[in-house]
Amino acid sequence: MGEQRTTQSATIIHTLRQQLASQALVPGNKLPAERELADLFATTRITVKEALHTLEAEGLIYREERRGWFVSRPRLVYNPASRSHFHTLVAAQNRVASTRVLGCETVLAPAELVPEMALAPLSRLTRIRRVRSIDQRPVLYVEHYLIPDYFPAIADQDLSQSLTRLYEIQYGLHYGRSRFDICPTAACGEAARTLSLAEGSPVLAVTRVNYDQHGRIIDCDREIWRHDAVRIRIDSHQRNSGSPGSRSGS
Amino acid sequence: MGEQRTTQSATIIHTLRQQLASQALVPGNKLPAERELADLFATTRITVKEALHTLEAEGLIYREERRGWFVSRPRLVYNPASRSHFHTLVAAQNRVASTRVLGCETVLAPAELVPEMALAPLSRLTRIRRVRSIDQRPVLYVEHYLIPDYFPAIADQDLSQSLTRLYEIQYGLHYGRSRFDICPTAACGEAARTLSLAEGSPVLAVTRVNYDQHGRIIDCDREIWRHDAVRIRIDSHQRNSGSPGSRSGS
DNA sequence: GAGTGGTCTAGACCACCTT
DNA sequence: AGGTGGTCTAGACCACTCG
Repeated sequence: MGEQRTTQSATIIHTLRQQLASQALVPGNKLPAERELADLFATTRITVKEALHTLEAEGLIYREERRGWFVSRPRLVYNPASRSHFHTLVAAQNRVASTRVLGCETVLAPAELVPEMALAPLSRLTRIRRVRSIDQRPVLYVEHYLIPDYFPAIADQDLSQSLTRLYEIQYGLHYGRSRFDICPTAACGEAARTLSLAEGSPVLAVTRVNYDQHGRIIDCDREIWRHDAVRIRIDSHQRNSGSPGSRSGS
Repeated sequence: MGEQRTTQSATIIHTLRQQLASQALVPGNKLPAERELADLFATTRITVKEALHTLEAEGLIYREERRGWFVSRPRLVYNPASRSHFHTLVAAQNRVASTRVLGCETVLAPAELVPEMALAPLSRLTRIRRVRSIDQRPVLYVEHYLIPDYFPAIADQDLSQSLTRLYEIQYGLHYGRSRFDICPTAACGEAARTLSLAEGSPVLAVTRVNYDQHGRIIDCDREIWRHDAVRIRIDSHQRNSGSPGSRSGS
């Protein structure tokens, strides 16, 4: 009696998972229409959607608003602690990166950033908004908030390139330590639209406060990743507070 | 014309968000039943569910299977790179932690872990399964996979305590570096049941491979966190790989 | 204009939890 | 036993995308 009856949506999930595993459904390809799947499995669209949402949560498929469901490509492996350039990182994983600048403007510091960046209240920041794609698919929406004093006339620069490089070459600023924050949340507003996500879809928010070589806070990035497009991997050479034994051989 | 008509579910989301912000709905409390909300907003359960799912994705509310919807408590701030004890960490954030051991057994190494832990194929590992709660609510399901040779008779120990401490006191093993992997995915199987999540709910999977003070791999943790219960925060003192110019002046 | 997903209606029965 | 969410039916109209 503990026997759990198999639900229709579980059947759909199971079948699609097999098709995905067997490569019958190829990454990047579109799935049949919801109505078509409902016919195939002799059920209603709502039940089909239920199953698709589950596979979406797993990251096996993704949705583009009003365009349909697609098979996910492998996740980008990303280490926020290493300051590698996005294009370099993506290329190293045999994918093609592109960056589009959405805007660059001066704004009042968002309230949440005032303590994070140790700002005076009502400070002004330079905000750069960009969207980055892998294999033509937008996967990352980023807002950079820069301390204006350190970056005069940055709006006149080419902002589609690596900002890390721009900071170094144009402004002589090198990243030192950084502090970041990884939080699973939901897409909203411009981030949702840009990533072609429904309002409220799960995303991974990575907020990073960056220091320069002198230990000054120079900027803060707010990254919104499609939840199925990324995997974060960090190799921590344990800073063993106290014991100096980290380099002893086995 | 670009004017977006406000959907009913958007109205529900907006109203509930306000109630949550104003503390009219208190963390830990149960929301009204779906049917009741449907009446309140003069709509159907499906539309109400739609709205609730969005708030769930944001982490503002959560579901317990067949029990109802509840208001989320603040996220635990967690740094996987620092090996602090779970109970200590939780207490430091003014919450109450508890740990329950689900089992300890010898198993064949799961296929995914063979390369991760540099094992010989068909190796055996000691698996410990635990569930950890904050303020009585299960938020974390963990499987620890230990190299058996380093941990003789560990099944006879009290496994509800900090394993870090046990490793040190009983086995003389201290954590050195570790490598971890953070991946937004979906709950399944025992993890879903233990966390009282629906199969397919979004979770944050943190996989960590740990080395000891001699640089040997000693174990691997697979943590499944409720996506709304945690925020990861890492302070990276930048290990400047390669370029020796990191301390040069501007 | 045809097809797609987005949203919604108005119900229904079941499995499980709580009392 | 009564209430809850879990699942499902069989439709409908709308907004948007694409060819």
